[in-house]
Amino acid sequence: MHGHNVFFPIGFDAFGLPAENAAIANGMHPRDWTLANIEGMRRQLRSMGNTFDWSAEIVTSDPDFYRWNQWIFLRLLEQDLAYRRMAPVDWCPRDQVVLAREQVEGPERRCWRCGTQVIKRDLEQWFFRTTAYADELLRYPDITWPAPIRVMQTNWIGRSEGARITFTVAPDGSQPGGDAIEVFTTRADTLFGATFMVLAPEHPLVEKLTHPNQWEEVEAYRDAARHKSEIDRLSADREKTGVSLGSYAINPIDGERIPIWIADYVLLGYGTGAIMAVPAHDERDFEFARRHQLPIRRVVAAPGTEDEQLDGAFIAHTEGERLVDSGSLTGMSAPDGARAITETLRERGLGQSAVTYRLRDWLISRQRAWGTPIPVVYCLGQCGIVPVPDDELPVRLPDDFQLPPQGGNPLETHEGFLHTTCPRCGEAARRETDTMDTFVDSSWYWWRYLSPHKADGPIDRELADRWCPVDQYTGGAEHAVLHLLYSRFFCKALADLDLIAEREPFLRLFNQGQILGEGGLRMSKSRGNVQDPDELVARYGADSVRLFLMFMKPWEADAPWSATGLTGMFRFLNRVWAVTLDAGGTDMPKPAAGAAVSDTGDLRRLAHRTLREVTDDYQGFSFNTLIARLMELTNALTRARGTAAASGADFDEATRLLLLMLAPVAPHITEELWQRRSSAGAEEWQSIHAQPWPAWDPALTAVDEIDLPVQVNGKLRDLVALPPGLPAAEVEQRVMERDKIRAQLAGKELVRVVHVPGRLVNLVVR
RNA sequence: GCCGAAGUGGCGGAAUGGUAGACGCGGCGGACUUAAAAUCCGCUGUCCGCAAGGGCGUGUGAGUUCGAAUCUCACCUUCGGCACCA
Repeated sequence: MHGHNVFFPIGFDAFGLPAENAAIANGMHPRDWTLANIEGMRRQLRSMGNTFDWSAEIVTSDPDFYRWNQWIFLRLLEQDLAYRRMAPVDWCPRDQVVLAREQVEGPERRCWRCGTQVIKRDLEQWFFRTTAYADELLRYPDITWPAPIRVMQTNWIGRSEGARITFTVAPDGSQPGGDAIEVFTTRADTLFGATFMVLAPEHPLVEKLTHPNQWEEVEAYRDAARHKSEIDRLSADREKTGVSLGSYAINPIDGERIPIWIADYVLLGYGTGAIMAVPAHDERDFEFARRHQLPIRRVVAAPGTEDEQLDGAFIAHTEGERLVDSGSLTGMSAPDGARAITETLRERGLGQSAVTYRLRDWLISRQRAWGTPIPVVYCLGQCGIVPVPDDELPVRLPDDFQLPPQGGNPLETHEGFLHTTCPRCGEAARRETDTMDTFVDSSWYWWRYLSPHKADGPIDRELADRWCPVDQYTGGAEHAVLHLLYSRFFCKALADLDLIAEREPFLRLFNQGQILGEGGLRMSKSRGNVQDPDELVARYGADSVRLFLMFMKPWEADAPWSATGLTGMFRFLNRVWAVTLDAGGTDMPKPAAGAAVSDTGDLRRLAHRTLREVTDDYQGFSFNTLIARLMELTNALTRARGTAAASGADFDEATRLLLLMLAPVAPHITEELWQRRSSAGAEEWQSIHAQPWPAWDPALTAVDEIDLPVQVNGKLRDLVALPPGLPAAEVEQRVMERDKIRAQLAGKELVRVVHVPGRLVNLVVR
C-alpha cells in the first residue's frame, strides 16, 4: 500500500531432535513425520491469511538446502573457521547428544530442549570459530536492535582487557625449573600482591610440576574434580578446595618464590587456565588463602587506609588509591601501576597486555541422525580427516535408516552410509556420522530464500545485494545468544568468503512477545498446553483471531493465552460490516432517540485524525492501540447509522478510510467489503491490498476546539471549551470568569499562573 | 550475587512531564422481542453525598517540579539473562 516491494517468505526449520524423537515414538522415518507436519502447518498458516511468498519456500531437511550447509562447512574448514578437537563438552544424557555452550541453561546447567542436567565429557567434536569475530560481534554498527539484546550479547561475549603474565617455575630438589606458567589478569597493578598461583586441575603442566611427595594427594584431587558434577563444581558459594603441587614459581616482578596449587575454582576453559592469586584484591583468592593459611598482602590502598585490617578482599576502586608495598612502584596510582608493570614485563619478555573473551567457539556436531551430515570422511589409510569434494555433495541421509531401539545414532550402524572410500587415496574410509546443529540451518536461510532452487551455489549474489541485509527482522528475545548471535557470526564469515557484501544480517530487529500457554509457561507439546487456532478460526474467522492476537497485548509483550475478549473482535468486525454495507441500519430496532448525528463534519474530522494516528501506530508496531482507534471510529459510525448522516459523503468517506486502515490486519473481510462497495458503485474493482495508503487532510486533523483543563494547585477543577490560537491573556481571562474557578479561588491569593498553550492552565494559590 | 525488563480498575491493557484508566472483556440497567439469542443505547476505579460536589487512587517510602503512572534515590515483588570468567 506504500508502494514498496516487499519480500515475505516462509520456510520450515525441519531438522532436529524434536522431530527425530517424535518419529521414533511413532515408528516412522523422521522425514515422513516431518513432511506430514509441514503439510499441516502450511494449511494452518494459510488459514490465518498470512501473505507469504510460498514460491520461495524452504525446507531445511531437503537435500537441496542442506547440501549448501555442507558446502559452506567446507569453505569454513578451508578458512580454519571450522575445526575438530578434543574438548570437555556438555553432554545431554537423555538426548544422547552434545550441546553448544549457548544451549545449556541456568545455574543447574540444563539441556535447552529437554531440561535434563547435562554432564561434562571429553569428546572430539566439530566447532565453528565464533571467537575469531569476537571483537566485531561486540560492535553493532548501523543496526537498530533492542538494547537488551545487545546487552545480552555483549555480556555473553564478555570481553575483558588485562595482561598475560609469565611466571617461571623455580628449580628445587625434584624439579629443574624453567617451565612457563602463563596467567591472565585484569589487575596487573596487584602483581606485587600475588602470594600463590592456582592452576585448573586439568591444566597440562600439573603432572610435570607435582612434587613426588604431593603426587598422591594431587591425583586424588584431580580424580575427584573429574567426577564431580558440573553443578557442584560451579556453585560459587562452595568451599574453595585445592591442593598444593609442592612446587614454586617466580613472581616476574620481584623474583619472589610463591607456591603453586591446583583448585577447581580455576577453569581450564577461560583465559589460560591458570591464575596468579592476589588474595587481598580478589574475593575468591581471599577465601582460598584464608582456608589454606596462605599470606594475604595488600598492595593497593587509598592514602590513610593502608593499615586497615582486611576482613574480605578489597576490590572496589576508591578515590586516590595508590600502590603500596610494591617496591619501586609504591606510590603510583593504580592505573599507572598496571601500565608500568605491564611495560616492565614486556621489556623482560614476561608479559604483555591482552584481551580475553568469555565467548567459546560454537560446538556444532550432534550425535543424531536427523540433521545435515558433516561432509568429511575418516580415511582408514594414511589421510586422516578428508573433506568430501564439492562435486560429491550432498552427502545424503539414507532413506531407510532404522532407529536403534536402545537409542543412539542410527547412522553409526548404517552400513551403506558408513562405508565409503577416501576421496584422496581411494582406500576404505568411514563417514562422519555426526550431523550439524540445526542452528546452522537458521544462520543463513534468508539468503537462500532469494534463490531457493539455485543449483550452482548457496546464494545468488546479485539478488542478495539487491534485497539484503534484511530490513525488518522479527524474533523473540529468547534467541539473543543463540540464533541472533550465530547469524551475525555467519554473516561476517560469509562476507569474508565474499558470498555476500554486508557484515550485519538484520538492520532492524523487533522482539515480538510470545503467547504463553495457560499457566504462563511456554507452549509445548510435552507440556500439553498448546493452543490450536483451528477451532477459533472456524468459529470466529481468521480476521477475528488475527485482530485478537494483535489487540490482547503490546506486540513485544509476553502473555498467557486466554480467549476472553475474542468475542469483542468478532463484534467489532460485525459493526464494520454493518456500517459499510447497511449504513441505513435496516436491521436496527429503531433509531434511538437523541442518537442522531447532525454534524457529519465531525465524522470526517474523526476519520482523518484516526488515519494520522493509525499510520503512526503501524510504523511503531503499536497494533493494539491502532485497533482501539479503529474501534472508536467504527463506534462513531455505528452511532450515525440509520440517521440522515449515514447517507452523506462524509460517512461514505469515513467507511472507505476505515476499510483501508483495517486492510493490513483484517485482510479477508476488508477485501470482501471493498469488493461489494466497488460493485455497488461504478468503480472498477481492484484489490484493497493494492490500493495506495490514503493521505489525511491536515486541515481536518488540526484542532478545532479544545477542552482546556484548568487545574488549581495541580488538581483538575474545570474544563473550558475554547477555540485554538486564542491569545494567552484572553484564555486566562476566560478561565478566571468560570464559576467553578471563582469558587476555588475565593479567599485565596493567586501566586502564579502556569499556562501551557493548548495543553492546560494551572493556577497556583495560597 | 551481577546485568536487564516490568509492577496501573474485577480482567487484558491505554496514557513516557500536563484531563489516569482510551479500547476491549466481564458486570449492571435500558431498547427491540410473546420470550430468548443476536443487535443497539447508557452506566461501570474507590469512598462520602439525595444531588451539586468533594476526598482518595498507578507496588512501598522519600525527593525534584506549578504539576509525576511517567524523572531521581532507596526498598519490595515478579519475570528474563548470567553463574567462581581471574
